[in-house]
Amino acid sequence: MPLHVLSEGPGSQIPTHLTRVSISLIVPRTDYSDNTVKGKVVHKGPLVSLAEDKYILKTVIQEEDSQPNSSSQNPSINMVLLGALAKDFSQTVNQGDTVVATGFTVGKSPTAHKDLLHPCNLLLSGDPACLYVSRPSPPVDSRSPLRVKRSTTLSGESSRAAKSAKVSYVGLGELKPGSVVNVYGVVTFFKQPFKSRGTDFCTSLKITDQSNQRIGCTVFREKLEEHPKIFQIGDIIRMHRVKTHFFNDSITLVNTFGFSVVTFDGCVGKAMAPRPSSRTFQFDPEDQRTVEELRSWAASQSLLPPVPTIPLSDVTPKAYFDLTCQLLAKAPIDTTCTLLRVWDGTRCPHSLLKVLVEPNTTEGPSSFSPDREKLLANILVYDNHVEYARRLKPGDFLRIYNLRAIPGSSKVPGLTSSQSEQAECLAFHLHGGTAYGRGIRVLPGNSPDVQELKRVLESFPQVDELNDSELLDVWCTPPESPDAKAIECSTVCVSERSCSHAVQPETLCEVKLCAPGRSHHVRVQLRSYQPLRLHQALRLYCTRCKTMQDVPDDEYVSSLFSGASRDPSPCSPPAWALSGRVDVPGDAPNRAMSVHLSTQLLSEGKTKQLLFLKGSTLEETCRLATGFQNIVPVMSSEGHMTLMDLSAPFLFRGRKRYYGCPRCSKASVKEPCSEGVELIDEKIIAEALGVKLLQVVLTMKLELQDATDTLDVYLWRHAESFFSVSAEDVASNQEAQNRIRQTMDSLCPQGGSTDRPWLDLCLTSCRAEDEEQNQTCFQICHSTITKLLTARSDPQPA
DNA sequence: GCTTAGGGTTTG
Repeated sequence: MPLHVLSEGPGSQIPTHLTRVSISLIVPRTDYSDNTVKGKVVHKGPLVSLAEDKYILKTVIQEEDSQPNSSSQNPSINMVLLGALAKDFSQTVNQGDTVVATGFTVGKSPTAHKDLLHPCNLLLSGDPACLYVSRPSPPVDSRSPLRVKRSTTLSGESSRAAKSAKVSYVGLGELKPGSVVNVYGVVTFFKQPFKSRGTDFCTSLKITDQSNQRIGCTVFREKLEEHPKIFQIGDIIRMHRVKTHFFNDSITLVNTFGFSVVTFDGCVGKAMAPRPSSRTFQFDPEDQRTVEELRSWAASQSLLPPVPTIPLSDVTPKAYFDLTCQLLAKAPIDTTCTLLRVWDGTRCPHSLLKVLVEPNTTEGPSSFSPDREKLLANILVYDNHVEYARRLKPGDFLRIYNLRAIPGSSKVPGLTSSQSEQAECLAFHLHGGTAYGRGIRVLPGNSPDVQELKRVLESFPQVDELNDSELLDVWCTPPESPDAKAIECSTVCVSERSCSHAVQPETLCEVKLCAPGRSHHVRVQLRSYQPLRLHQALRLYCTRCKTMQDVPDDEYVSSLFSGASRDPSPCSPPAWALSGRVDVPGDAPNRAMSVHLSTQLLSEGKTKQLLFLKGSTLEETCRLATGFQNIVPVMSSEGHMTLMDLSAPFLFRGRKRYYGCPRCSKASVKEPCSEGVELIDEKIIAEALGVKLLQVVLTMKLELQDATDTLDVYLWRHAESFFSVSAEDVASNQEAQNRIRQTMDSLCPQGGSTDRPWLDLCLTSCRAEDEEQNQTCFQICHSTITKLLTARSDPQPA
């Protein structure tokens, strides 16, 4: 799945046997394996991660030099890249670059009615897919960091290619021991990579050429993807930098430093479609000629197996065969055996073994319709293949090599006796070991064999396979990235950023992939939020100990006050206080409130500025708070006057209530120093009382969404500027509460309306300290709601 | 770090 950055403009490294097809001429269900499409990247979508190592990226390319009379506008087409190619494209290609695509398939564009682009899209996936990229005008000496990085990690092959040295190949009949050579050959035997006793995987193969020498080769590579992609005997392989050894009276080849390998289909007339195992490789017309020569020579030698693989319908008992199929489900049987449930769209004429598995151990559907069940084959894979089977996913297209159809009742692990007595049924076994090339390979989704298989499978109704185009349809439904012109739904943006960073907008998917500690700009919609009850969004925060606590509800506070008001125990007021007693009319007998005033304030004529109040209920306190600027509720404790428990407000100022931090306060009733102070506020009182004042903060958790992902973010430190309202006002003022309520209703309409406005937000990320390991926490900052959309327009009188 | 494997007459 390579991506090539061309150094000398397009054309220099693109295989010459391919012919270019105009974008306007692309039609569905046609084989374009011998064609290229060329266009300028006019839109580059975000890299979307569907699963680990499974990427998808959508881009739009536009033909620049189409026929003048073909259309008034140059044709554009959606191009969908899957897998590693998507990731490479995301990192390497920029808008404005020109790309040549090869090895693509053509599908129906699910977004054609919305984006009004080409009715088809180009799908680039798997091995045949290849992109050649050229920059508008590459600066001579200023290589991008990426280029530099690439060139340092390139294999020997490509660094030589950069120096444009001609690669020479040695015929298999001319090999001398003890040299490093480049060779071409036709594969006559191969094993899929298997784990060696050393550190690497090992591919063992045998090749031949016109010399008729059979040369054994061994490839050691740590990574599976760097192994030769051999699908069947007869494939043509090109290896660079293999070392010749003498072993058992013949020359063998082993990879050495700078090794690279490319394979090709070995059939005359098939598409060239190189299958490289390195990120870059060179392929010129001479290579093409060599492959074609080997193909026709091999055909004359009948080196290709007459029938490469056989369908289930042609399986005969006792035979060993290769099967090309799709995996629908799998289940472990025991530690040495795994069941693969596969189909190839044909029905085996023999009755097939049924295998019972433990419930809930099946990956993929655990049962199928009776009609589908008739087409399924149960394959038992053993020993070393169990490990490989673990990597397989339902939906994968597989080739299973040297599969055995065992007739009769066979003992199968996990079977009940009644099943094992099934007479004359076939069981498919992939025996342990790698002899005879036994193994499993995942075939790339758009390899010709898989394309053929897909055509067969698609003719069946209710296909449960993982369907890329369905996936795309789902993925393409919401609008794409912020810069995409194709935002179809609401385009109203109701917020703006006030930060000073110049970071480019990113998708949520991209944001999630970033390490914490950065700022991000996103354009998103609000999917949901918590808490739905606004009063729960208000919390109390201590700037000293950094703890956050809920605002106690009225019922609780009320119970604290009533408890204290019923306490008849006397207390001696402090010496500085002027105390008085008020009987509460109409209440239970003996209940009285006591009020205490600061003598100093009294002397300054500020009588109404502060009142210490004992024995009042919450309701009475609130009522009195309208007449006094500050009311501090107090109670008796062991004969002394103390503040109430700090879980209750320690101060009432009008409608506002103030709380102290229970951890950081050392509270005691003291006379505030009011000298030179015009107005006594909560800070002066808190300080006098030794109370660490808690800050009312507004916190919400918002679930954001865009076309690529969803993301939970917190609104806290910048919540007040976000809503243009102070948390303190929200805590005490109905109007401020209404404002938030309306804002949230507008961003996230109740009843699940999808027409949600867009928000331009600035996010910062940090590593969460007390959460589970490695969690990143996102916070909205420097962002303000600028307009509200109300569904019901309230007519304003002129 | 420089080994690993070097087909093969086919278990369940």
